Parts: sequence; structure tokens; C-alpha cells
Amino acid sequence: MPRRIDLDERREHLAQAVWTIIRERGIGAVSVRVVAAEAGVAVGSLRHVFPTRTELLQFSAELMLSRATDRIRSTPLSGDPEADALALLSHVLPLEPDSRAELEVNLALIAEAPAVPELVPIRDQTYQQLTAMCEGIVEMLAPERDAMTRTDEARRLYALVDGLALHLLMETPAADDGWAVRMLQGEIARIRA
Amino acid sequence: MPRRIDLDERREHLAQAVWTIIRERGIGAVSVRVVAAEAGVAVGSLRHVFPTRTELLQFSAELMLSRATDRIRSTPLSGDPEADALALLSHVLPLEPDSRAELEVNLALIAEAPAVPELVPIRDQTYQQLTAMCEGIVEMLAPERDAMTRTDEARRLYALVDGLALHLLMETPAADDGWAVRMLQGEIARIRA
DNA sequence: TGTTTGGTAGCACAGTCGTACTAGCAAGAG
DNA sequence: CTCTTGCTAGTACGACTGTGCTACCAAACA
Repeated sequence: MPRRIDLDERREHLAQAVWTIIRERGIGAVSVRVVAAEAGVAVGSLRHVFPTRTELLQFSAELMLSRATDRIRSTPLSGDPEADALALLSHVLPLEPDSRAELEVNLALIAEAPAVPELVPIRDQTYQQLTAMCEGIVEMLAPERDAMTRTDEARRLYALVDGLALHLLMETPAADDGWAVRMLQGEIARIRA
Repeated sequence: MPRRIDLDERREHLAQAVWTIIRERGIGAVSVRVVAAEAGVAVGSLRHVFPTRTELLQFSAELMLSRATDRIRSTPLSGDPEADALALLSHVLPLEPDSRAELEVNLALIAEAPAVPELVPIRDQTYQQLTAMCEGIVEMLAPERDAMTRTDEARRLYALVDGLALHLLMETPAADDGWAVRMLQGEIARIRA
């Protein structure tokens, strides 16, 4: 047996290189050579882990989704519905470098979807997962409401959150975040009432 | 003098070819050769009109912004604030093939911005223009409100509209649109109250 | 001590990229 | 008519693309 590497670790390392390149130079700059150089490995080594570019992109997208999922799942909950709702939804907004990068990469991957159809299921999965989270939040905030209006309320909440996220992304990272969080709080309070 | 072509018409024709390729094959497939083939001209002819790829993309983005602006500006207004607000905002949602294509192309161009910095000002201009439109709508709906809460209300409205637009884009084009328009109506009524 | 084998490194190939360049065409000006 | 000139068409170039393939290294098993 030759020396063995930690495949998972290697894969994550390469995926992070993909993210870096997407954020700094756009999705168009993501080529096997550029990614290999960014990760500090030879092209042949990269291709030993990801035989094709598609598999590289696919894994990068999947890893980002699972990272976001983990981050949201590990949010400590206090029991106060409004505070917990805000804590959960804040993870979707690009308020910190991590979540900001996630959103940038996600947007780039969505735009690349026509060229790499394998990315579409991942995008859809993200969408459904966040939809489910919003439904859970609405149920937590207003359990007495009937199911249909709750579904609508969840869709509306999700749309607002995604819109806020998009607009925060447009502003410079250093600009003021307060208004977005304030709006989220207002919407949460409105759903509860 | 040799035969003269309508430069503006030619430019628009080429820009439309760009949009088609973005929608069908992704922004990564937009090369001078592919665009020329899609438009039915030789590469040399395309480069006579757009010397560089950047200028081609830049013009395509600018034309799309001005198309959207014209479409919104030419909306017939009835005088009823709520109906007019809905009419204006509906143009931002991807409810028809035109506005859907616009949004798809816009998203792709935003994602390409790191690679083509010239696209950033256009993106910002779009953002500011729609912000101004939302502020105008809020003023139309609730003129008695003070300026600060009106600004917040406009930001909120814009975020909701963009979020709805994004989510409509994810669903298949044939799927039901009703819920998004319903939510828009609800938000408009809420602002007025 | 070989021998096997997971991993590394890199060359080769056919194709595409953006752009520079030139030769030719066809229509209006003189 | 000829001349001028906006436009078209196509070639050429160096750089880059994804992927196939081989040679090589070094560690663990026999």
C-alpha cells in the first residue's frame, strides 16, 4: 500500500479553492488548472479526486449546502419563538463573511446551471430546505393559524428574507446591516400577531 | 460611401443573441464566435460593431436595463394608487417571457461581475432605479407617512418583490403565478393602511 | 526484500478562447 | 466612370480549456 490521504479532507480543500476563485474572479475562471493552482496541487492530483470538472462543481455546491445546513441546525435555541426565529433567519442573510461567501457562490452556481445541469437538483434542494425552515418558523410563531395561511405566510417570509439577502449582497460588506435585521424583526412580530 | 447599416439595430440584434445564449447555455457560453453564429454574422462583423467582448456584454446589459425601464415607464396608470402600484411592480416579476428573460440575464450578469467589472455600475444603476421606483410607489400609497418610515417601507417592499421574483424564477414557468401577485397585493394594501 | 498500489506530476491532444490583421466587396460621392 | 470607405469574411496567433494517458514515487504488505 502506498501512502493514503484523507479523501474527504482533500475534497473539501479543493471545494474551498473553488469558492475562493468564484468570489474573486467569477465562475468563469473556475477551470481545473486554476483550481489546482489555488489549492496547491497538480492537475493530475485534482483529477485523481475529481475526474471531471462537473464532479468538482457538483461536490463544491453540495458541500456548501451541507455547510449551511449544519450551521443552521447547530443554532442554539432559547425557547423564545421570536428570538429563535430571528436567530435562524439571520443565518440566511449575508451578515458574516461565511454566509456572505455562501450566497455569492450560490448565486454563481445558479447562473451556471444552464451549462451544468447537475447543479439544478442542488439548487432545488436548497430552495426546498429553506422553504421547510420558514414553514417551521411560522408554525413556531403562530401555531393557532390554519395550515393554508401558514403556508402563504412562510412563502412570504422566505421571499422577504431572500430579497433582503440579495440587497445586502449589493451593498459593500462594511455598510450598515441594521435595517435588514430590523425588517426581519418587524416581519416576525407581524406574523406572531 | 459603401452601404451603411443601421448600427443601433445591429447592436440590438447582437445583444439579443447574447441574451438567447445566456438563457439557453449559460453565461459561460457567451463567446464572440458563439454570439456571431447565433446572430448569423461573421466574427469580423461582430468585432466591427463591438471591438471587445467586454463592450458586447456591457451593451447587452445596458440595453436590457433600458428595455426594462421603458417597459415600466410606459405602464398606463389609472389613478387608483393600489392598482397602479400593482401594475408597476408586476413588471419586475418574471410573469411573462420578456420579464423572465430579463431576470435570468440580469442574474447571470451579476454573477459574471467579478470577471467583468464594467458590469458593476449597470447592476448598481438597476438597483438604484428600482429603489427609486419603490419609493415613488410608497409615496403614492401613503403620502401622509413621514419620510424615514417611507424609506424603510420602500426598502422592504423592494426586498419582497425581488424575493418573489427570485422564487418565481425557480419554479417552472408554467407553474402557478397567483400566489406571488396575491402577496404583492397584500403588501400594497398593508402599506396603504 | 521485493512487489503491489494509492497518489503525484506532467505531457499530449483536439478544441475554443479573444483579438489582430488583411483582403475583398459593394454602394454612394466626385 | 473612378475613387473612397463602411462593412464583411476569413485567417492567424498565442493562450487557455477539459480530458486521456503515462512515468514515477513512496509506503505498506508479502
